[in-house]
Amino acid sequence: MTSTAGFARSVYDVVRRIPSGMVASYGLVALALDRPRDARQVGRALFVCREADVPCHRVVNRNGVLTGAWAFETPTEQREKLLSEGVAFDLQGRVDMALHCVRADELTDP
DNA sequence: GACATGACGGCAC
DNA sequence: AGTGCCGCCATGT
Repeated sequence: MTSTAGFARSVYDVVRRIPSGMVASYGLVALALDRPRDARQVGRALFVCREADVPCHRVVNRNGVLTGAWAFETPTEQREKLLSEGVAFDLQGRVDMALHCVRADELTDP
């Protein structure tokens, strides 16, 4: 019970801390939870996420690719939201991680 | 209970 | 810099 459901809750808690205009990789979220090997489970947790207060569109993979765009209502929803928050994309349609990747200590509660 | 899959990541080539 | 392969772990069949 607390294994997966609790994990998912922790994931949502971390994702909620991602500032507008910034993004985080799945691995970074997992790292913030002290589980560097559970990046895939982060994705799965977001897949089952139904809470609107969780900015799951700010979570991308380590390459800045919107691998989970298909999980949104429309394939372009994630990109549109990020664009409206000021996130810049490169010519290959990837997020500029050097500029928009949030730092790990921004996700962990000090 | 074993096998295949996946919103991933790191490392080798 | 891009591509490929393997490792991790929970789920579904």
